Amino acid sequence: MFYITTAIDYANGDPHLGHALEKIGADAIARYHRMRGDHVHFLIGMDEHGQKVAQAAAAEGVTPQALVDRVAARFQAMWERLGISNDQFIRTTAPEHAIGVKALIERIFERNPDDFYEKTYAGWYCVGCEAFKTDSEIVNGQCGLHPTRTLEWVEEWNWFFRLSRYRDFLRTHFATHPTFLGPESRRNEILALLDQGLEDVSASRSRLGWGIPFPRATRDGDLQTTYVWFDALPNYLTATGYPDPSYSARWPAQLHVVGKDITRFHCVIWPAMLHSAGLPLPAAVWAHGFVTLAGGERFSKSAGVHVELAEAVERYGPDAFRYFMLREVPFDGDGAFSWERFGERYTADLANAFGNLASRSIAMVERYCAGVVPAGEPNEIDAADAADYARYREAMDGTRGYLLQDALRSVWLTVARGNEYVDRQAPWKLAKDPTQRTALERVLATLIRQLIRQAAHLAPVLPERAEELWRQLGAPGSVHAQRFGAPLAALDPTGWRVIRGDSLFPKEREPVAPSLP
RNA sequence: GGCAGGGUAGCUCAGCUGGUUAGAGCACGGCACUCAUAAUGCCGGGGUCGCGGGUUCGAGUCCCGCCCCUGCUACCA
Repeated sequence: MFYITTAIDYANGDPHLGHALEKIGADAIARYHRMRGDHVHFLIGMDEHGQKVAQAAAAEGVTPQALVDRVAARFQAMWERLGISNDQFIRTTAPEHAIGVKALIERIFERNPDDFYEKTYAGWYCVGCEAFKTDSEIVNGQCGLHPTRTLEWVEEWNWFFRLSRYRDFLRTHFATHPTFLGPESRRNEILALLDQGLEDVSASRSRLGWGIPFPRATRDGDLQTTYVWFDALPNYLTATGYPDPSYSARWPAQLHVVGKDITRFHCVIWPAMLHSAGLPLPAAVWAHGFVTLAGGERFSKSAGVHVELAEAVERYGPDAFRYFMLREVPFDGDGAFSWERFGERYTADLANAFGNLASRSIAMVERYCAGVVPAGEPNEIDAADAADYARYREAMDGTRGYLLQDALRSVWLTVARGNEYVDRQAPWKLAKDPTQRTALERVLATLIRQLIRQAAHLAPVLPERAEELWRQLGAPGSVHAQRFGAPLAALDPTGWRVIRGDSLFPKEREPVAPSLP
């Protein structure tokens, strides 16, 4: 079981490039594992509680539930358009989630009763935001969002979780599980944090209305609302059906794909919660970077900055967008989005290099072999490609980190090899000489074998276009049903009937006027 | 402020434990070819390797100082 998750998105706006990057990256990993033969369960979803949602709903004059229903529908529509292959979509407002959260908290109360205790939480409270503010949110002693209001020093009686107790456990876990968190830079940051020591965190809030009731009243009889850590993070667990015993069939998760800004929550608070409850920890957390703009403005989950995601997706289609995001934004760091770059990548990589290689190869099989793929034995081209695919594999399976951009780079090395091979062999010349018939067939068979592998290895990133190429190659079944390794290596296209179709990545269409640099 | 990581061709970056004329892709220029989405292949122009010292026969690659950028430095999801 390969259980992979993305962070759940906060329901206070429309999906943007940052949301999309994370889903696309995780989707590629999930699809890759399916094609390895793993039993994959891919979870994404929404975080729908909290003050900001409640306020946004109030501002619109709708109920919070109505608001999040609408937002969730928009997100789901976008993920569908992008070909995200999630098996499940969890929403924290779902009744089953509340049941799971309550069960998790109760389990901690039972196993480690000392881990929950009551204490006063104190901080600067902004009446306008109806929320506590951190130092970074306070500008000149005022709330950045409500500069005219005065911040009040407010204290409230809350449930706390004894996170501090888990420092040594976490340090040991990081030491004994070197691949628990990647990339390396994020791991080092968390190790530094653990060296500093940990403070306990709030588990409930009294002034928060929109959320899951904390299962136990405080000593003065106050039934509070579960604070974010114990509401949002457990979604990965509650999605398995927890506390139904069947949850153990899926838990623990193999991989949490999250943004670098929430690494700490996933690598410190979440593991501590699980350990306190006596539940196994996820195998790994991968913290990806952000999509930036030329000006350096960044997209994070709730930064509120928007590029027209829909426009970017429709410019060259969902698959091209998926490719651009994963190729241009290194999955272990930040990368910039620009229309110019997008255009260059589309033309150079997708249309000219890959699309055209497919086009010219299929056209020659049709022209010189009546559309039937001739026989041919694997040769030095296959061997060279195999070395590139070995690197592809390492990038996709996380062996040295989920460097998806390197996986794509590797595939494109095989594409370049194919184009070079065609020019060197010049099949159009061989075709003019009947005595060169065997050589011609060998060349064309080699090209088709290359395309088979390219289609398969690109299927996780270009699910729809790879399938279309598969169809044009006259290959049986679906490209997504292929299995990496021996089965793919043994696949012989001899006798397939190619079906020349439209260009995989057409260039003629005139781009819409860009709205961004 | 502290800790960490960076500043290499127009752009994005590779350059391992110091060693012949500093590399790749894209972009740009020329040539070749015609199967192909005027695509592809080949060749080429282009870099004070952030700045200043130092060690060394020799430094992008080590040491010191400085400048600049980014991340982290916990209760916003």
